[in-house]
Amino acid sequence: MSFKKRRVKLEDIARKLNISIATVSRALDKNPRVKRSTQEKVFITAKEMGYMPNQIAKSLSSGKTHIIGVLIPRYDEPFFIEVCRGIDQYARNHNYKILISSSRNSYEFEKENLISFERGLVDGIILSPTHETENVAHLKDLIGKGMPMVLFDNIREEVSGADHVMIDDEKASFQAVEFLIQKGKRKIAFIGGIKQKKVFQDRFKGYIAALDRHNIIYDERLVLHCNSLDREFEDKEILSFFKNLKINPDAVFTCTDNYGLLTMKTLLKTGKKIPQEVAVIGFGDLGLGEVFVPTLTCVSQPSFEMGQKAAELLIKQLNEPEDSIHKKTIVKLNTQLIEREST
Amino acid sequence: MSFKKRRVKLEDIARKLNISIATVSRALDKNPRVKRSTQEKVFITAKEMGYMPNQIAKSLSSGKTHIIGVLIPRYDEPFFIEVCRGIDQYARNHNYKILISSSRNSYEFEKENLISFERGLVDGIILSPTHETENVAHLKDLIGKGMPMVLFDNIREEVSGADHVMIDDEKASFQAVEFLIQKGKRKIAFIGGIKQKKVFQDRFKGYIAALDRHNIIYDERLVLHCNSLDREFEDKEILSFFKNLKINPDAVFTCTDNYGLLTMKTLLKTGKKIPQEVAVIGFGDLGLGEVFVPTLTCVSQPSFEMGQKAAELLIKQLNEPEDSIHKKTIVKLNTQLIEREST
DNA sequence: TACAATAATACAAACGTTTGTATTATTTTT
DNA sequence: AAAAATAATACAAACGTTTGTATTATTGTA
Repeated sequence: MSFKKRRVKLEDIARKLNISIATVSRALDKNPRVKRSTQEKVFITAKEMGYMPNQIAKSLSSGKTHIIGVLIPRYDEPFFIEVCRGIDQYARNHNYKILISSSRNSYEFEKENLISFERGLVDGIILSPTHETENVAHLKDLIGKGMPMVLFDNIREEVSGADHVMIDDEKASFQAVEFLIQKGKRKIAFIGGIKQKKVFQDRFKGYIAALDRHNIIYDERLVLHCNSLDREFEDKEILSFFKNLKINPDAVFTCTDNYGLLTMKTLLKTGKKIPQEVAVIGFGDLGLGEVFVPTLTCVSQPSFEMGQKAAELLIKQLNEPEDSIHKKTIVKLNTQLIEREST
Repeated sequence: MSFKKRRVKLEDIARKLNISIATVSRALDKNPRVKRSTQEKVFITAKEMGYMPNQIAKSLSSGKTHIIGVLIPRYDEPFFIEVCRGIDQYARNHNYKILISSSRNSYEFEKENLISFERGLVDGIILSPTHETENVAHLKDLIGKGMPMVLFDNIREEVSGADHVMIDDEKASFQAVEFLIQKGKRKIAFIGGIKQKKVFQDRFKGYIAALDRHNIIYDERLVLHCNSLDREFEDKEILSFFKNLKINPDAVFTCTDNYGLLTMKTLLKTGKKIPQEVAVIGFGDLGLGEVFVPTLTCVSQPSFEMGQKAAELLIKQLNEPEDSIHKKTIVKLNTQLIEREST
């Protein structure tokens, strides 16, 4: 039943119409070099015969695949999916497809994936480095070979030749913490993520800066840097942090929405009233916060827009003439504090 | 700075070593036809010169891209992402990449995407039909042209020539509802999704069947089929359903975890005790249910495994000799009821 | 040492396009 | 009506591999 039918190719159309392959090719491109009437004949015959251009052959010939490689640290993080949606939307509208790979939080896998991208399947790369990625030599190397690249999210170090899309994590967290302070909170706990991640470092800096600015003494005991890469363990880490906490915080600033929810959950279990006794702020804003009771106030990160912007910058690079000198752009998108019931 | 450097190709290696391209190609393949010492020379030189095989050329020559096309109705549905993760894992381990596209819940976009897949970029397709997809002619057509295909999730109609991966939605929902009945519940509400989706139809059937079996009279007023395709509106639909509900249900069976959470949220707001006054069961089990207070009992759908299985079946098809008759397989994976605090 | 058998390599076509240049057909000009 | 200009098309190389067949080099055998 399923004999793979030989695909119709330009040659078949050419033979049928008794013209050359080149003319068929140009006719389908509506190239004015071919007579109007010939173009029409070709179109009709192509349709009749069910012609489908061979993308691979086109790519080999043109040197362009019209595929954007996207490399994210993990799939099961709504933030990355949202960014991918943004990339996809922009890319689709500009006739590109996206090929997503996950580096599974591993520097080795990141390199491995890049090597596979280097085999010519993608025209350019959008990448969020893993927390393990301390050295960006592999990125610079690839860029040096002429691979267009845009980085987003967890950028530890500027990579010359690549565009960057980010938010001002420090400022966003500063604002969130200051907001709590203005609400009269003084004992503000901080729940961060793995210390190696630049974004978490910056959010921590913002926390410290806000305390500083308002002359609140930093209390180490109120701080937790979650080490878990796995949802399952985050749960336990946060639970045990609050269980062992000797001080009663009157607010908690958390670096992800999920931390925020887990925090609220833990606090509610110990009978705390939110927000009267403890206020909570999360970070991200991907729908999770609205489901919970009480709803979670959080820093809204423009994930979708980050994706769109990244795609825009990459495609701009792809359209630059090859010998032009690429001027690196750094885009910082704005965050927004969304007030909900938890504060 | 970013002059695109000409890539090293087989020809360059061949010239340098004064041997033929064919020999270089075979040497890199470790083909025993080439002398051991030559192989070694080639490997060393290839490495020295920084050779990277051109995937596109390989694909054109071999007719295989080693890319699997994945078409899902939407990205912002954790279920589909989880399936994609499963596909990706299996595919990666078998040296395939995946190219994900979204049909954005539209039959037209589904067809459009398939056409673009037909251009030879993918070796096979894994697809979940949209709710709009009433007619599967486009699928049959593509299969008829020799495109290997595996369907999952929302399969309205068997498509000959494609493998199918699904769960027994009717049975799963039957069991969930029966579980509620056995807990002494009698006024069980049903919150479903868009009626056009096969999975929701089946879950509704299971609900009815369970009521029937236990001689509970079906009450239409207790049933809501959500029509929203957007998260934002689901919220309002469910809220207004319960607001206008004249009867007090003692349990609610919902067709997705999100519906389950929204239901709990709504009920809690009206002062109901969960599970004492109303029990709630969701469907899916993708982490959401565990965050909420109380945690949500739900039908656990093996999403990741569905993806793995789909990939396995597709890759099996890809490895079949082209002229062999493909025997269609239908895989039904098991669901499991996960008891949590909401029942 | 000649001859076959086998090992190692080279040649060339193929995959399905695109595109620069050469050729042929048509129209315009004189 | 012939030459020139232009329009339409054909030819062939290129993109970077793979792979069947032909060729050459190296063994082993008598």
